[in-house]
Amino acid sequence: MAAKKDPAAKRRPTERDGDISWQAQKSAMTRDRILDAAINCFIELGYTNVTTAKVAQSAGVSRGAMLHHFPSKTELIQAAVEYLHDKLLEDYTRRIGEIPASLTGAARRRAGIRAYWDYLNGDLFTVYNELSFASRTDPELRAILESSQQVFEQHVLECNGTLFTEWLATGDRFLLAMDVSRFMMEGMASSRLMTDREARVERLIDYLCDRLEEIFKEGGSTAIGRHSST
Amino acid sequence: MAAKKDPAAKRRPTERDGDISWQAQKSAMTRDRILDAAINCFIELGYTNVTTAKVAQSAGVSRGAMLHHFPSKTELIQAAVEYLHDKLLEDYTRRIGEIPASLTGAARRRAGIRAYWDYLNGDLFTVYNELSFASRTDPELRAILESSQQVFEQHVLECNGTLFTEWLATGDRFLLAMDVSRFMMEGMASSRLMTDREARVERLIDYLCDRLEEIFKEGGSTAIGRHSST
DNA sequence: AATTAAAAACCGACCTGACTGATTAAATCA
DNA sequence: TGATTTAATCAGTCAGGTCGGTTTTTAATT
Repeated sequence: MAAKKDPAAKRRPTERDGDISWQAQKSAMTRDRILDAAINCFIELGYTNVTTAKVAQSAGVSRGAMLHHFPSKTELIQAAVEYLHDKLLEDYTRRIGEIPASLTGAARRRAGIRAYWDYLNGDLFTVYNELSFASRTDPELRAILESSQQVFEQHVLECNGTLFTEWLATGDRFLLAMDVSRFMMEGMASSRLMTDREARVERLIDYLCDRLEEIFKEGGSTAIGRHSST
Repeated sequence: MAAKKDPAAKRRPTERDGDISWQAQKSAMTRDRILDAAINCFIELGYTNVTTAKVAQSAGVSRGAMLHHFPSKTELIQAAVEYLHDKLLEDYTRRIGEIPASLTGAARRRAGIRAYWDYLNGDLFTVYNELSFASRTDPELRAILESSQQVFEQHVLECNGTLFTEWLATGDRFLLAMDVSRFMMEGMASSRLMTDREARVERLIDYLCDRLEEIFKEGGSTAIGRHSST
């Protein structure tokens, strides 16, 4: 649970490691250790149950040491949320990037859907979702999230655009497909305590994939033309 | 904000009001006042920011009085969640019930989707959603919600069944349609801070309604048969 | 019907425990 | 040595829960 003292993280780096002083490196390391610990606490305890003491303990530093790096809890949370945001982007990009290039067409799209589903069920997204809910009654948190929200949405759009170039060209349909996929899967991911979850999810993913293929099949279904604003 | 003392709620009833003693009535009234106040606090402050003092103040009761009715915060929360559960059921049933009988066929189904959308955007569901998230790291809350979850799902199923009898007969397709609608709309409802929300929602609801009609059009699309397990 | 005692509902001061933020001393590195 | 990082401790705040006492309702008794 609490990685008390990770010796590897505390090893002494070379005297002159690229013009950065040993102190600065050490400082940056403990800073990252604290932020990692904060994310971990978010996962294990939930956002509202996180205290500065628990984060410090989990990071293996004293509260005083932490207060040196983050003078107040608010600043710690802010830094942790930005850190989480970066990790989320990286997580999503990595999952998409791991789709083998050999997959093409419908199989590739399906793999993308599956990757997104796995991403949604990961700890990082769970925490992010929790933060989103908490932000409803927490103006400070809301301000942080709103800015990162747009950056993230934009990044996902670009990420998907480079992956599915054949879809990007369809413009409006591309956005519809993204929205349908996103909300349906996010809805499923949020409902963690439904009965017979696995079977229903598999079935819905099948259904979703079929709909996506349908959307991009030009003139496929009579009902689709209506939803293209062009 | 805080309905300090609602005189109407404190009026003295007739001496013998249906074999229930005045004391019991008074007790039940303040109990309900407290529970209403608790729900209100959930809405205004968020689950995690609710304190017993705030609930008592909002209900216009002293802390001591509240402790008399609910000896601990846990018991208060339990009662409030059950109370919320009842109100949710009533809210949903009412919204569906308000659909004019003159509407039939696709128009009726569309009205049902719209009613569900309004329901999802109401305060009550927002609070329920928040509780669901909080329950991830709160075993007590989780236990309460898990039991009410099943009751609720079952009730919605029956409610929709009586409304859309022509769908119920289709068995498996009915469940698919319910899941697709539910998760897609819940996903949309959860994403409160997306850009250009209204337009995207309208479009997705249009799309969803078309898909539902398609699902129940026997042999409509080639892709649907796969998802019927019969 | 009036009196009175018991019970229920209600009130608010107090206690405990946890969390945050500040201050001081010690240890470590330049 | 001087400066920076870490450790330990303290005070202030606020939460939930306890407890003695007060008022209101009920029931028993005369």
